[in-house]
Amino acid sequence: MTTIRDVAKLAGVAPITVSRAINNSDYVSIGTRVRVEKAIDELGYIPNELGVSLRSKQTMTLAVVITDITNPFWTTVTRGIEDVAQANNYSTILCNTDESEDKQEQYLQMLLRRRIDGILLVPASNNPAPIKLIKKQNVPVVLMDRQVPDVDVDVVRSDTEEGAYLITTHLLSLGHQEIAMLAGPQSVSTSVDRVNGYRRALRDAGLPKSAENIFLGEFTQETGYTMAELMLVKDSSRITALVAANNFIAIGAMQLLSEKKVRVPEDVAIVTVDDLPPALTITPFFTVATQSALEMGKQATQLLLDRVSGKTDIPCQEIILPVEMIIRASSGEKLSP
Amino acid sequence: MTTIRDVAKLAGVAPITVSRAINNSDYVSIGTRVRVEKAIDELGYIPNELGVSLRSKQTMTLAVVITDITNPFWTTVTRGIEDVAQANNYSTILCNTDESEDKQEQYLQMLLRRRIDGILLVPASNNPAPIKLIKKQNVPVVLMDRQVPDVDVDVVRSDTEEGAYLITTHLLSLGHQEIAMLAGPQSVSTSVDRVNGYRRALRDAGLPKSAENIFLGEFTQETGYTMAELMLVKDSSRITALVAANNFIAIGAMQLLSEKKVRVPEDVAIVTVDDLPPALTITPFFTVATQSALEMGKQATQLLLDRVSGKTDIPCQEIILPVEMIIRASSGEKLSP
DNA sequence: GCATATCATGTTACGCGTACCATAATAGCA
DNA sequence: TGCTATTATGGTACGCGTAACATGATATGC
Repeated sequence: MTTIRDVAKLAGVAPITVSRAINNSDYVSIGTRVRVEKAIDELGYIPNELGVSLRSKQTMTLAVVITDITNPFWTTVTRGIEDVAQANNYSTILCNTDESEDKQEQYLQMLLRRRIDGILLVPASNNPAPIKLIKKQNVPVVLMDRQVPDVDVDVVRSDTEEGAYLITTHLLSLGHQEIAMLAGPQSVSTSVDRVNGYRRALRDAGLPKSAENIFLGEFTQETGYTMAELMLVKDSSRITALVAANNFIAIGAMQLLSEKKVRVPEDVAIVTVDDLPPALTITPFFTVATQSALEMGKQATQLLLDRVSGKTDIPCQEIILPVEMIIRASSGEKLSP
Repeated sequence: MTTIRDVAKLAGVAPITVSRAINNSDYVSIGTRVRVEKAIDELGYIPNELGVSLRSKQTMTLAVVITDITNPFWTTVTRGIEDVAQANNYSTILCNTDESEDKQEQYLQMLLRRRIDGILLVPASNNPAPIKLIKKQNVPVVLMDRQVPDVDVDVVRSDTEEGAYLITTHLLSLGHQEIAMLAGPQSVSTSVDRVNGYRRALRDAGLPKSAENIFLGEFTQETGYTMAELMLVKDSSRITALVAANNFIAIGAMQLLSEKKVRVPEDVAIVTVDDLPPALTITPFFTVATQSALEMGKQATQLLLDRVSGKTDIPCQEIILPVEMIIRASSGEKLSP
């Protein structure tokens, strides 16, 4: 592999002169510049960023740590991140934790060793230790989507409690009284928030606490399926609608209902938080509370870049993005009284 | 940021001794080891990989350059890559080119500057120049999914020509005579292969060349929609089935047909290459020729790691993975004669 | 004609971890 | 007892690009 010294030798100049020619960082005569460029071409020289980073103490790289790369929601967030990062000459490293704390820990260690300039993190759990570790190393970090207790840190998230509230209220307004909630893990703040939004909606509708029907699972199609199964067994005669805590849970539940010949929305109405992107759905079907994934990625990255470029004095922020309800077929018509 | 020298000073030893204690690379007495570990803990020392990489001339990083991060097919390939890479202590950098040659060029430059150890590339076009550039830098590269002419390089791909042949033949066996092909860009080998498979099937069925109905677009839902629209305009009365070159095209076509009240499969049957993952579909509907995305990722990574670890003498390989046809509702029943 | 600004290039050293070589103490063995 | 092997630790230099400082040449200003 050729180095800047090889180029310098061939061009008959000092290495620093080559460096200046490449980076336009100082005066270089036209003649020298031409000779240097010729030498670079001839040798196929590509500068070694490792040397640059070691010296400059910055890698121009942001890390993106998400929990599920197969969920279109996260890939869209990633797009937003990439757009803003690229526009600011930063590259991104994408890491997928599969909601595993162990994997997250491993990735964070790796990222800190590589001296990435900042981290966009979707925490796999509500354990503050990993975030404290990052902060101890003075590496800027912005959480996305989920809060974590006991740590002062920037967060960009959606008003997911409100989202769950909106779609639950929508079901109530259609006349449903027995509404199940198929939730995600309770170690994740968004899941807790969505349960809370569901609860608040029931409370505001004057329903007693006993009206709550909450099932706890993961943010996956598999547990969506299982929870729907449990739901049918437990309260087959009564439940007329369900709130899914995310898109995968909704799909899993839908699969089970379809297998059991339970009609949606005639027998059981479904609403969910998180939409599916148009490229993956033939006809949008679910009534959803959508969040702008792209916007989440963009805002989080902008905030992170502010921190990276030294704005460490301003206190930690919590940016809460609005949600929007889109009413579609899955929630059905108004029930006859 | 603390360095190995800080740790050494605190532990009262030489930096190299700390290095040895960390890496277990040489003799270190128990007493010293304990003191070093205490110092590391106290200072929260995390080794700087940049120094290590600069010295060892390897970054333990593989680059993954894919063309569409929102397509589940590629995220699944990425999973396979990550599995194998991780098992071999390699990290991955994921780059998304959006099928753009420019973006690809930019990413490759960045990756080469970072001295990543190898590249898994889904080429955005059939231009051999970028691959030649990589090879000139002696960086191992394995192409995935797509071939590129005029360059000697390892490739792992599916037998996609056969896939298109199988599903087209399936349509023919159901009695269809007028079958359209909604293809991808002709600058991509898989797209060409799929058209060829379609053609071979028609030929083998004894149909004349005039029976071919080929529409060229992109691998996107948008152009799938547009091509289906063109198809209806052009041959509304005759075409009874269509072959989509990938899953997104199939979805786009399906959307158009559904809007135009054209029933699938009763009026027009649809088959496609590339399945959608179960987590994203409520009921699998499309008859497909599937390839194992996970397997593609794994095999490509294994091959790349072989090259990275010095197996450069064996000639370039082309690994062709088998495809499998899964018959579902979208292709419909046998036509009455 | 001399001081100062501008232009052009070079030397040295640094960032951080470790390969290589050197040193020294102890242990094992003939 | 003398000699080699094992254990333990350190010094120096290197990988690669560039910051900081230095030097010299030419141009500008008075």
